[in-house]
Amino acid sequence: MKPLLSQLLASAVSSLQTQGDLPADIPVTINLERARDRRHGDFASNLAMVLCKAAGTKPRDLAQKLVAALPASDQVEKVEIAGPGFINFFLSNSAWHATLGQILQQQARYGRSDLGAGKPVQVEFVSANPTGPLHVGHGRGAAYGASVADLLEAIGYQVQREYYVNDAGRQMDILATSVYLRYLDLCGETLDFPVNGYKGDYVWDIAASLHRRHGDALRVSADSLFADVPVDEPQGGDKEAHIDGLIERSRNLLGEKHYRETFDLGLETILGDIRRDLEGFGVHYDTWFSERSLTENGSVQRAIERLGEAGHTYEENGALWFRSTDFGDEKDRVIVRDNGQTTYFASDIAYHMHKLERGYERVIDIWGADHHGYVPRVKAALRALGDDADRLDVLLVQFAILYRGGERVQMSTRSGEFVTLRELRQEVGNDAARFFYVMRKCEQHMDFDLDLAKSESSDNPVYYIQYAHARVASVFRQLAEKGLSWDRDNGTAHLARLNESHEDALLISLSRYPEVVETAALSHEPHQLAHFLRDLANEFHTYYNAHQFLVEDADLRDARLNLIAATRQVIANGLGLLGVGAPDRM
RNA sequence: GCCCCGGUAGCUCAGUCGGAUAGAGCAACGGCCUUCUAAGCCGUGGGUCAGGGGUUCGAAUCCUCUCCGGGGCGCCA
Repeated sequence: MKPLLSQLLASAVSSLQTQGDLPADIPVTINLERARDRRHGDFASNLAMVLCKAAGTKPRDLAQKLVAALPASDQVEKVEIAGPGFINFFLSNSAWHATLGQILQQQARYGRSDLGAGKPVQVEFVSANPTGPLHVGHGRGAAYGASVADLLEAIGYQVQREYYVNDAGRQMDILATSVYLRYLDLCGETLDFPVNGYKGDYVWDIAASLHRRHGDALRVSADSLFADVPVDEPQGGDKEAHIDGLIERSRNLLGEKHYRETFDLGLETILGDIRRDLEGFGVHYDTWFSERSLTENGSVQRAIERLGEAGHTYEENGALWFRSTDFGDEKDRVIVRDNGQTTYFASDIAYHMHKLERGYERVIDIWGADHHGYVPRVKAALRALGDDADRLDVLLVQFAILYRGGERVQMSTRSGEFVTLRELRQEVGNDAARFFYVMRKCEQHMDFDLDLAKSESSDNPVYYIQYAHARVASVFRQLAEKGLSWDRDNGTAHLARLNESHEDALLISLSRYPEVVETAALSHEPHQLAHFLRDLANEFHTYYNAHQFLVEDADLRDARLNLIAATRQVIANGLGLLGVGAPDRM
């Protein structure tokens, strides 16, 4: 109904322009919003206050003229001018009743639109290094990214969900080496595990797989492996130099073939685990994009060459630098190290170049807030390549800080002391986890109280909303048990019987749903939908307590059943976009 | 030092493009099950929107400064 009112106002503006009451050449954007207070009608526009300067009249006088020029509509009962010059619209009952019909007819499609016109958009999210299981910090990015993607799809974009797999680079070498060290341990070697190695149990599991496959065939003596390697931190050395030395020795002693096998075994095992974890969380991807493929297919080299040809690189101290300061970055960045290796940043330039080449209207990256310093340099690279950096949106998700027993839980993948996403899902359930994660806007720090989420599930708003859904289902079960049935058309014919204030409130909320989906999608803020659903559930519970649905009067009963059936539909649709189930029983 | 995010009720947070009297949940207190699920509902109390200045018809919202909290600033990934 909002589009209709906008049209009416636009039409009024153009009549005034024709009459000469408004300059013809001014830009007019129709500003229309839901009135917060029912006494101000259903919708309010500040148009007269915005245009009064251009018109050279007082806001209220202009409002009068606008109202006089409004075309008639059977959806509008009356229009008032109030306060400093607001134009308030009061909608007719038939407007609300039409909404109800729409919901019952469109069902799962209600709230969806074709605003995005099928334009391709990519959402890349989570993209955690496959060096260990996903932890609860990744969970927020997963839940948020999945909902942003689903919302964009709901308003008509063609969405591609992508996970960027960091299957190259030093962290993966550290993983491979950690696996090999655990393997040697299983063979009976005695060794000091490096401070910087990955210590989680899953590393033992991968090492065991390797051992099952090869027995002791890949065994070397710990002494030969550690010989000439710089000492580790506890011995007064540098932990980075120590692990780098171990990587080098492992690679040499295993040989390229078996080193690669160990590396890939770790990668595939962990990535497989991550995939299953995300699937189980209701988070689905269209593509798993390999970082290594960018090197193998020459994209990294091509990106470096393109930057060079455009004159944006230079050599210094044996390294190749990208002059990112020319594009707004705070300092220049190395893209090829003095040892000839390309940096992670070089891969990222190639990756984003490649993304834009794939033709997306918009590319959305969802990163942890700790990567915020990375945004200017990636955008700088795109600009240097001659691409439109504005096609890239980077959304930064602040950390979820975990609390257990009132104490902050420290997380570190390498120490192996962390709460995995899987543990969280098992403890609080997918629904609560998905909902909890998107309840706050992404740039808000989040306190995730594990004890609360685990023990006091009734404190979690997701149950409140699901309960409303289940209650409607229960009413329909009771209806059947009483031998009655719902005549939807009869309900539609008697919607005028819905004249309780609770019914008005519910109708208004239901009609807001498409607007909520649209703004939540465009602003990438699923929490708006979460809050809307909570409010809607509240209105339903209030109604439920105040009035009986299964009344003797069949006309009234059917009308009320239309209303609550529509409520159930909207709750199910909204929860669906958040990846939360809508149970019929609780 | 520079950059990003935040500061709204005792706690956790909403507050749409600047809009009319700043809202929820939890916690506290008082009520409501013979009736469609009490995982619910109703009511009461609770505010210097961190602070100063500015922009304008109008500011929690925009600009600026200060204070406080979290995070980030590698030839790491």
